[in-house]
Amino acid sequence: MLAQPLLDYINKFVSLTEKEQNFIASKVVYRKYLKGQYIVQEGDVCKYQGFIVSGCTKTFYVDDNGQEHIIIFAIENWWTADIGSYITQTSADYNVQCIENTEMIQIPFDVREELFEEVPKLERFFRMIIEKGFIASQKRIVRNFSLSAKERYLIFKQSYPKIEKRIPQYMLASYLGITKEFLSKIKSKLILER
Amino acid sequence: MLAQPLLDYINKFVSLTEKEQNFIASKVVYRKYLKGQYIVQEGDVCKYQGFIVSGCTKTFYVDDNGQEHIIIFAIENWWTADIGSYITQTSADYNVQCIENTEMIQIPFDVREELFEEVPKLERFFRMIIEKGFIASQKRIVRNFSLSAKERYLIFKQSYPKIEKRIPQYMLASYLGITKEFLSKIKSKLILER
DNA sequence: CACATATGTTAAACTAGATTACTATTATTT
DNA sequence: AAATAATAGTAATCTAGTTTAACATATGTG
Repeated sequence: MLAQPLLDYINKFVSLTEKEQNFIASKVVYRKYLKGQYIVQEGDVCKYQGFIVSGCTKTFYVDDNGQEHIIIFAIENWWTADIGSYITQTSADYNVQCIENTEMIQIPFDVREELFEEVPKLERFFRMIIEKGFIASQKRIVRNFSLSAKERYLIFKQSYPKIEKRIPQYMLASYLGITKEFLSKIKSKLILER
Repeated sequence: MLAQPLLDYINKFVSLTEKEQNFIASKVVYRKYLKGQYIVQEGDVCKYQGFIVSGCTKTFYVDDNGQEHIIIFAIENWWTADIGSYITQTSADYNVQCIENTEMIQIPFDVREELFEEVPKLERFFRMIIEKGFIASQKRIVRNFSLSAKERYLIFKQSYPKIEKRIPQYMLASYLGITKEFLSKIKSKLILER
Protein backbone atom coordinates (compact mmCIF):
# COMPACT_ATOMS: atom_id res chain seq x y z
CA MET A 1 0.00 0.00 0.00
CA LEU A 2 1.20 3.49 -0.83
CA ALA A 3 0.65 4.81 2.71
CA GLN A 4 2.71 2.00 4.25
CA PRO A 5 5.94 3.97 4.87
CA LEU A 6 3.97 6.56 6.83
CA LEU A 7 2.09 3.92 8.85
CA ASP A 8 5.36 2.19 9.69
CA TYR A 9 6.78 5.47 10.86
CA ILE A 10 3.77 6.34 13.03
CA ASN A 11 3.86 2.85 14.55
CA LYS A 12 7.30 3.59 15.93
CA PHE A 13 5.71 6.18 18.23
CA VAL A 14 2.18 4.90 18.91
CA SER A 15 0.67 1.54 18.00
CA LEU A 16 -2.14 1.69 15.51
CA THR A 17 -4.86 -0.90 15.07
CA GLU A 18 -5.62 -2.35 11.64
CA LYS A 19 -8.74 -0.23 11.50
CA GLU A 20 -6.88 2.96 12.38
CA GLN A 21 -4.27 2.21 9.76
CA ASN A 22 -6.93 1.75 7.12
CA PHE A 23 -8.60 4.97 8.12
CA ILE A 24 -5.37 6.93 7.91
CA ALA A 25 -4.48 5.30 4.60
CA SER A 26 -7.87 6.34 3.22
CA LYS A 27 -7.31 9.99 4.12
CA VAL A 28 -3.74 10.68 3.12
CA VAL A 29 -2.50 11.36 -0.41
CA TYR A 30 0.45 9.80 -2.14
CA ARG A 31 2.13 12.11 -4.61
CA LYS A 32 5.23 12.44 -6.78
CA TYR A 33 7.08 15.67 -7.53
CA LEU A 34 9.88 16.36 -9.98
CA LYS A 35 13.14 18.06 -9.12
CA GLY A 36 12.52 21.81 -9.10
CA GLN A 37 8.80 21.61 -8.35
CA TYR A 38 7.39 23.71 -5.54
CA ILE A 39 5.31 22.11 -2.80
CA VAL A 40 4.64 25.44 -1.10
CA GLN A 41 5.19 28.93 -2.45
CA GLU A 42 5.54 32.04 -0.32
CA GLY A 43 2.20 33.81 -0.16
CA ASP A 44 0.12 30.67 -0.75
CA VAL A 45 -1.53 28.81 2.08
CA CYS A 46 0.25 25.54 2.85
CA LYS A 47 -2.34 22.81 2.28
CA TYR A 48 -0.30 19.73 3.12
CA GLN A 49 2.05 18.38 5.69
CA GLY A 50 4.22 15.96 3.75
CA PHE A 51 6.05 12.83 4.82
CA ILE A 52 8.94 12.14 2.45
CA VAL A 53 9.16 8.59 1.13
CA SER A 54 12.07 9.33 -1.19
CA GLY A 55 13.82 12.44 -2.42
CA CYS A 56 14.90 15.71 -0.88
CA THR A 57 13.36 19.14 -0.33
CA LYS A 58 14.61 22.52 0.82
CA THR A 59 12.56 25.05 2.78
CA PHE A 60 13.75 28.57 2.17
CA TYR A 61 12.98 32.21 2.66
CA VAL A 62 13.75 35.09 0.32
CA ASP A 63 14.71 38.25 2.19
CA ASP A 64 14.12 41.87 1.15
CA ASN A 65 17.43 41.93 -0.72
CA GLY A 66 16.36 38.93 -2.77
CA GLN A 67 18.71 36.62 -0.93
CA GLU A 68 17.66 33.04 -0.36
CA HIS A 69 18.06 31.60 3.16
CA ILE A 70 17.58 27.86 3.51
CA ILE A 71 15.88 27.00 6.78
CA ILE A 72 15.95 23.24 6.49
CA PHE A 73 16.47 20.30 4.20
CA ALA A 74 14.28 17.22 4.43
CA ILE A 75 14.96 13.70 3.17
CA GLU A 76 13.41 10.23 3.55
CA ASN A 77 11.36 9.80 6.75
CA TRP A 78 11.28 13.55 7.48
CA TRP A 79 8.34 15.89 7.39
CA THR A 80 8.15 18.95 5.25
CA ALA A 81 5.79 21.93 5.14
CA ASP A 82 5.59 25.59 6.09
CA ILE A 83 4.32 24.46 9.45
CA GLY A 84 3.24 27.96 10.51
CA SER A 85 1.16 28.43 7.40
CA TYR A 86 -0.24 24.89 7.57
CA ILE A 87 -1.36 25.11 11.17
CA THR A 88 -2.86 28.57 11.06
CA GLN A 89 -3.92 28.37 7.39
CA THR A 90 -2.43 31.78 6.71
CA SER A 91 -0.15 32.71 3.84
CA ALA A 92 3.25 31.05 3.84
CA ASP A 93 6.47 32.91 4.67
CA TYR A 94 8.57 30.15 3.21
CA ASN A 95 8.95 28.15 0.02
CA VAL A 96 9.31 24.40 -0.10
CA GLN A 97 10.95 23.08 -3.25
CA CYS A 98 12.12 19.64 -4.36
CA ILE A 99 15.83 19.45 -5.04
CA GLU A 100 15.45 15.84 -6.20
CA ASN A 101 12.51 13.92 -7.61
CA THR A 102 10.47 13.35 -4.49
CA GLU A 103 7.73 10.94 -3.39
CA MET A 104 5.59 12.14 -0.52
CA ILE A 105 2.62 11.08 1.56
CA GLN A 106 0.59 14.17 2.30
CA ILE A 107 -1.88 15.00 5.05
CA PRO A 108 -4.28 17.56 3.59
CA PHE A 109 -5.21 20.20 6.13
CA ASP A 110 -8.91 19.54 5.64
CA VAL A 111 -8.63 15.96 6.88
CA ARG A 112 -6.42 16.82 9.83
CA GLU A 113 -9.17 17.38 12.39
CA GLU A 114 -11.02 14.32 11.15
CA LEU A 115 -7.89 12.24 11.66
CA PHE A 116 -7.44 13.54 15.19
CA GLU A 117 -11.07 12.77 16.00
CA GLU A 118 -11.05 9.26 14.58
CA VAL A 119 -7.53 8.40 15.77
CA PRO A 120 -6.81 10.40 18.93
CA LYS A 121 -3.44 8.69 19.19
CA LEU A 122 -2.37 10.99 16.39
CA GLU A 123 -2.56 13.95 18.77
CA ARG A 124 0.09 12.19 20.75
CA PHE A 125 2.07 11.24 17.68
CA PHE A 126 2.17 14.76 16.29
CA ARG A 127 2.91 16.19 19.71
CA MET A 128 5.97 13.95 19.88
CA ILE A 129 7.08 14.77 16.35
CA ILE A 130 6.81 18.49 16.86
CA GLU A 131 8.56 18.27 20.22
CA LYS A 132 11.51 16.75 18.39
CA GLY A 133 11.43 19.52 15.81
CA PHE A 134 11.24 22.21 18.45
CA ILE A 135 14.19 20.82 20.38
CA ALA A 136 16.29 20.64 17.21
CA SER A 137 15.28 24.17 16.26
CA GLN A 138 16.34 25.53 19.65
CA LYS A 139 19.67 23.74 19.38
CA ARG A 140 20.23 25.37 16.05
CA ILE A 141 19.62 28.85 17.47
CA VAL A 142 22.21 28.21 20.15
CA ARG A 143 24.73 26.89 17.66
CA ASN A 144 24.28 29.83 15.36
CA PHE A 145 25.06 32.13 18.24
CA SER A 146 27.91 30.35 19.92
CA LEU A 147 29.74 28.60 17.10
CA SER A 148 31.82 29.84 14.19
CA ALA A 149 30.85 29.07 10.59
CA LYS A 150 33.62 26.46 10.44
CA GLU A 151 32.29 24.67 13.51
CA ARG A 152 28.74 24.74 12.18
CA TYR A 153 29.94 23.29 8.90
CA LEU A 154 31.74 20.44 10.66
CA ILE A 155 28.68 19.68 12.79
CA PHE A 156 26.44 19.59 9.74
CA LYS A 157 28.85 17.27 7.94
CA GLN A 158 28.94 14.97 10.93
CA SER A 159 25.20 15.09 11.68
CA TYR A 160 23.90 14.72 8.13
CA PRO A 161 26.61 13.12 6.00
CA LYS A 162 23.93 11.79 3.65
CA ILE A 163 22.49 15.22 3.01
CA GLU A 164 25.88 16.86 2.52
CA LYS A 165 26.63 14.51 -0.35
CA ARG A 166 23.29 15.18 -2.05
CA ILE A 167 23.13 18.96 -2.10
CA PRO A 168 25.20 21.58 -3.92
CA GLN A 169 27.63 23.57 -1.78
CA TYR A 170 25.92 26.88 -2.35
CA MET A 171 22.77 25.51 -0.75
CA LEU A 172 24.72 24.25 2.22
CA ALA A 173 26.30 27.71 2.56
CA SER A 174 22.82 29.22 2.58
CA TYR A 175 21.71 26.77 5.27
CA LEU A 176 24.78 27.57 7.36
CA GLY A 177 24.08 31.28 7.02
CA ILE A 178 27.25 32.15 5.12
CA THR A 179 28.17 32.92 1.51
CA LYS A 180 29.27 30.18 -0.86
CA GLU A 181 32.64 31.93 -1.23
CA PHE A 182 33.26 31.74 2.48
CA LEU A 183 32.28 28.08 2.65
CA SER A 184 34.75 27.43 -0.14
CA LYS A 185 37.43 29.20 1.93
CA ILE A 186 36.57 27.14 5.02
CA LYS A 187 36.85 23.93 3.04
CA SER A 188 40.20 24.78 1.49
CA LYS A 189 41.59 25.74 4.88
CA LEU A 190 40.42 22.45 6.35
CA ILE A 191 42.22 20.57 3.58
CA LEU A 192 45.45 22.47 4.26
CA GLU A 193 45.19 21.78 7.99
CA ARG A 194 45.15 18.02 7.45
CA MET B 1 -7.39 28.01 43.80
CA LEU B 2 -3.68 28.22 43.12
CA ALA B 3 -3.90 26.31 39.84
CA GLN B 4 -6.57 28.63 38.47
CA PRO B 5 -4.33 30.73 36.17
CA LEU B 6 -3.14 27.55 34.46
CA LEU B 7 -6.67 26.14 34.12
CA ASP B 8 -7.86 29.42 32.61
CA TYR B 9 -5.01 29.31 30.13
CA ILE B 10 -5.68 25.70 29.11
CA ASN B 11 -9.38 26.49 28.70
CA LYS B 12 -8.50 28.97 25.97
CA PHE B 13 -7.34 26.03 23.82
CA VAL B 14 -9.49 23.06 24.89
CA SER B 15 -12.52 23.07 27.19
CA LEU B 16 -12.04 21.19 30.41
CA THR B 17 -14.82 19.69 32.54
CA GLU B 18 -15.02 20.44 36.27
CA LYS B 19 -13.69 16.98 36.98
CA GLU B 20 -10.74 17.36 34.64
CA GLN B 21 -9.89 20.71 36.17
CA ASN B 22 -9.89 19.20 39.64
CA PHE B 23 -7.70 16.36 38.48
CA ILE B 24 -5.17 18.69 36.92
CA ALA B 25 -5.21 20.96 39.97
CA SER B 26 -4.48 17.96 42.18
CA LYS B 27 -1.40 17.02 40.16
CA VAL B 28 0.34 20.32 39.51
CA VAL B 29 2.52 22.19 41.97
CA TYR B 30 2.38 25.86 42.83
CA ARG B 31 5.74 27.34 43.74
CA LYS B 32 7.51 30.63 44.40
CA TYR B 33 11.08 31.47 43.48
CA LEU B 34 13.20 34.45 44.41
CA LYS B 35 15.13 36.59 41.95
CA GLY B 36 18.37 34.81 41.14
CA GLN B 37 17.13 31.30 41.93
CA TYR B 38 17.69 28.54 39.41
CA ILE B 39 14.79 26.41 38.21
CA VAL B 40 17.03 24.24 36.04
CA GLN B 41 20.79 23.98 36.06
CA GLU B 42 22.89 22.66 33.18
CA GLY B 43 23.73 19.02 33.81
CA ASP B 44 20.67 18.35 35.98
CA VAL B 45 17.59 16.66 34.59
CA CYS B 46 14.72 19.13 34.15
CA LYS B 47 11.92 17.84 36.38
CA TYR B 48 9.25 20.45 35.73
CA GLN B 49 7.56 22.28 32.94
CA GLY B 50 6.55 25.58 34.52
CA PHE B 51 3.71 27.96 33.72
CA ILE B 52 4.58 31.46 34.92
CA VAL B 53 1.90 33.19 36.99
CA SER B 54 4.05 36.24 37.74
CA GLY B 55 7.70 37.15 37.31
CA CYS B 56 10.31 36.62 34.64
CA THR B 57 12.88 33.95 33.79
CA LYS B 58 15.77 33.64 31.38
CA THR B 59 16.90 30.42 29.73
CA PHE B 60 20.57 30.50 28.85
CA TYR B 61 23.50 28.48 27.70
CA VAL B 62 27.14 28.88 28.69
CA ASP B 63 29.50 28.17 25.80
CA ASP B 64 33.02 26.75 25.90
CA ASN B 65 34.48 30.24 26.32
CA GLY B 66 32.31 30.82 29.37
CA GLN B 67 30.04 33.21 27.50
CA GLU B 68 26.38 33.28 28.39
CA HIS B 69 23.85 33.12 25.53
CA ILE B 70 20.25 33.82 26.41
CA ILE B 71 17.90 31.64 24.41
CA ILE B 72 14.63 33.02 25.66
CA PHE B 73 12.92 35.10 28.30
CA ALA B 74 9.58 34.08 29.76
CA ILE B 75 7.00 36.19 31.58
CA GLU B 76 3.40 35.81 32.80
CA ASN B 77 1.39 33.19 30.85
CA TRP B 78 4.48 31.71 29.21
CA TRP B 79 6.01 28.30 29.74
CA THR B 80 9.54 27.74 30.87
CA ALA B 81 11.79 24.66 31.03
CA ASP B 82 14.68 23.03 29.25
CA ILE B 83 12.16 21.30 27.08
CA GLY B 84 14.68 18.87 25.57
CA SER B 85 15.82 17.73 28.98
CA TYR B 86 12.27 17.56 30.33
CA ILE B 87 10.89 15.47 27.51
CA THR B 88 13.75 13.02 27.21
CA GLN B 89 14.71 13.16 30.91
CA THR B 90 18.35 13.57 30.02
CA SER B 91 20.73 16.14 31.44
CA ALA B 92 19.96 19.74 30.63
CA ASP B 93 22.00 21.81 28.18
CA TYR B 94 20.50 25.03 29.44
CA ASN B 95 19.96 26.91 32.69
CA VAL B 96 16.69 28.52 33.68
CA GLN B 97 17.01 31.31 36.22
CA CYS B 98 14.56 33.80 37.69
CA ILE B 99 15.43 37.40 36.95
CA GLU B 100 12.51 38.58 39.10
CA ASN B 101 10.67 36.96 41.99
CA THR B 102 8.57 34.42 40.16
CA GLU B 103 5.40 32.41 40.88
CA MET B 104 4.97 29.28 38.81
CA ILE B 105 2.63 26.35 38.39
CA GLN B 106 4.72 23.31 37.64
CA ILE B 107 3.93 20.04 35.93
CA PRO B 108 6.28 17.44 37.40
CA PHE B 109 7.52 15.02 34.77
CA ASP B 110 6.32 12.04 36.77
CA VAL B 111 2.68 13.10 36.56
CA ARG B 112 2.84 13.98 32.87
CA GLU B 113 1.81 10.59 31.48
CA GLU B 114 -0.87 10.27 34.12
CA LEU B 115 -2.29 13.63 33.07
CA PHE B 116 -2.33 12.63 29.42
CA GLU B 117 -4.07 9.38 30.29
CA GLU B 118 -6.73 10.92 32.49
CA VAL B 119 -7.20 14.06 30.36
CA PRO B 120 -6.42 13.15 26.74
CA LYS B 121 -7.36 16.69 25.74
CA LEU B 122 -4.02 17.70 27.17
CA GLU B 123 -2.26 15.88 24.34
CA ARG B 124 -4.03 18.30 22.05
CA PHE B 125 -3.32 21.26 24.29
CA PHE B 126 0.39 20.58 24.52
CA ARG B 127 0.58 19.82 20.82
CA MET B 128 -0.87 23.26 20.14
CA ILE B 129 1.41 25.01 22.62
CA ILE B 130 4.52 23.41 21.25
CA GLU B 131 3.46 24.11 17.68
CA LYS B 132 3.39 27.77 18.61
CA GLY B 133 6.84 27.51 20.15
CA PHE B 134 8.24 25.72 17.13
CA ILE B 135 6.88 28.32 14.71
CA ALA B 136 8.37 31.14 16.79
CA SER B 137 11.69 29.32 17.02
CA GLN B 138 11.86 28.91 13.25
CA LYS B 139 11.07 32.57 12.75
CA ARG B 140 13.92 33.46 15.03
CA ILE B 141 16.38 31.37 13.02
CA VAL B 142 15.33 33.18 9.87
CA ARG B 143 15.63 36.58 11.49
CA ASN B 144 19.06 35.85 12.88
CA PHE B 145 20.21 34.99 9.40
CA SER B 146 18.58 37.66 7.35
CA LEU B 147 18.46 40.68 9.62
CA SER B 148 21.14 42.94 11.08
CA ALA B 149 21.56 43.36 14.83
CA LYS B 150 19.86 46.75 14.62
CA GLU B 151 16.82 45.28 12.90
CA ARG B 152 16.62 42.44 15.41
CA TYR B 153 16.77 44.93 18.25
CA LEU B 154 13.95 47.00 16.78
CA ILE B 155 11.81 43.90 16.27
CA PHE B 156 12.38 42.77 19.85
CA LYS B 157 11.45 46.20 21.16
CA GLN B 158 8.29 46.21 19.10
CA SER B 159 7.32 42.59 19.83
CA TYR B 160 8.03 42.54 23.55
CA PRO B 161 7.95 46.12 24.87
CA LYS B 162 7.04 44.79 28.32
CA ILE B 163 10.07 42.54 28.49
CA GLU B 164 12.46 45.20 27.20
CA LYS B 165 11.55 47.46 30.10
CA ARG B 166 12.07 44.73 32.70
CA ILE B 167 15.48 43.37 31.75
CA PRO B 168 18.96 44.89 31.85
CA GLN B 169 20.47 45.81 28.48
CA TYR B 170 23.31 43.33 28.73
CA MET B 171 20.80 40.48 28.89
CA LEU B 172 18.99 41.82 25.88
CA ALA B 173 22.33 42.00 24.03
CA SER B 174 22.93 38.36 24.92
CA TYR B 175 19.48 37.41 23.63
CA LEU B 176 20.10 39.31 20.40
CA GLY B 177 23.43 37.53 19.96
CA ILE B 178 25.59 40.65 20.19
CA THR B 179 27.83 42.23 22.81
CA LYS B 180 26.49 44.80 25.25
CA GLU B 181 28.93 47.35 23.79
CA PHE B 182 27.51 46.90 20.32
CA LEU B 183 23.93 47.20 21.57
CA SER B 184 24.93 50.44 23.24
CA LYS B 185 26.35 51.64 19.91
CA ILE B 186 23.13 50.70 18.08
CA LYS B 187 21.04 52.59 20.60
CA SER B 188 23.13 55.76 20.46
CA LYS B 189 23.04 55.71 16.66
CA LEU B 190 19.26 55.34 16.72
CA ILE B 191 19.00 58.39 18.98
CA LEU B 192 21.18 60.46 16.64
CA GLU B 193 19.10 59.39 13.62
CA ARG B 194 15.94 60.75 15.17
C1' DC C 1 29.10 18.58 -30.86
C1' DA C 2 28.83 23.28 -29.16
C1' DC C 3 26.73 26.43 -26.31
C1' DA C 4 24.41 27.64 -22.18
C1' DT C 5 23.50 27.23 -17.46
C1' DA C 6 24.64 25.68 -13.00
C1' DT C 7 28.28 24.99 -9.74
C1' DG C 8 32.80 25.79 -7.49
C1' DT C 9 37.30 28.38 -6.48
C1' DT C 10 40.42 32.27 -5.50
C1' DA C 11 41.76 36.75 -4.03
C1' DA C 12 41.43 41.84 -2.86
C1' DA C 13 38.85 45.33 -0.68
C1' DC C 14 35.33 46.11 2.65
C1' DT C 15 31.98 46.06 6.88
C1' DA C 16 29.31 44.41 10.82
C1' DG C 17 30.19 43.31 15.01
C1' DA C 18 33.90 41.73 18.72
C1' DT C 19 37.48 42.88 21.94
C1' DT C 20 39.78 45.59 25.12
C1' DA C 21 40.10 49.06 28.20
C1' DC C 22 38.65 53.02 30.51
C1' DT C 23 34.84 56.15 32.40
C1' DA C 24 30.12 57.16 34.13
C1' DT C 25 25.97 56.01 36.37
C1' DT C 26 22.86 53.50 39.38
C1' DA C 27 21.59 50.34 43.02
C1' DT C 28 22.53 47.93 47.21
C1' DT C 29 24.65 47.19 51.34
C1' DT C 30 27.00 48.60 55.63
C1' DA D 1 26.94 58.81 53.74
C1' DA D 2 30.54 55.93 52.08
C1' DA D 3 31.66 51.85 49.78
C1' DT D 4 30.92 48.14 46.74
C1' DA D 5 28.84 45.87 43.03
C1' DA D 6 26.03 45.90 39.09
C1' DT D 7 24.80 48.32 34.93
C1' DA D 8 25.69 51.39 30.97
C1' DG D 9 28.37 54.29 27.57
C1' DT D 10 32.47 55.49 24.50
C1' DA D 11 36.21 54.82 21.51
C1' DA D 12 40.29 52.49 19.27
C1' DT D 13 41.69 48.42 17.30
C1' DC D 14 40.84 43.90 15.44
C1' DT D 15 38.54 39.87 12.88
C1' DA D 16 35.07 36.78 10.91
C1' DG D 17 32.57 36.86 7.25
C1' DT D 18 30.79 39.75 2.91
C1' DT D 19 31.21 41.74 -1.57
C1' DT D 20 32.78 41.97 -6.01
C1' DA D 21 34.77 40.19 -9.76
C1' DA D 22 37.36 37.09 -12.47
C1' DC D 23 38.17 32.43 -13.72
C1' DA D 24 37.39 27.10 -13.78
C1' DT D 25 34.80 23.09 -14.34
C1' DA D 26 30.73 20.38 -14.69
C1' DT D 27 26.36 19.11 -16.56
C1' DG D 28 22.95 19.28 -19.31
C1' DT D 29 20.38 20.31 -23.73
C1' DG D 30 19.04 21.70 -28.70
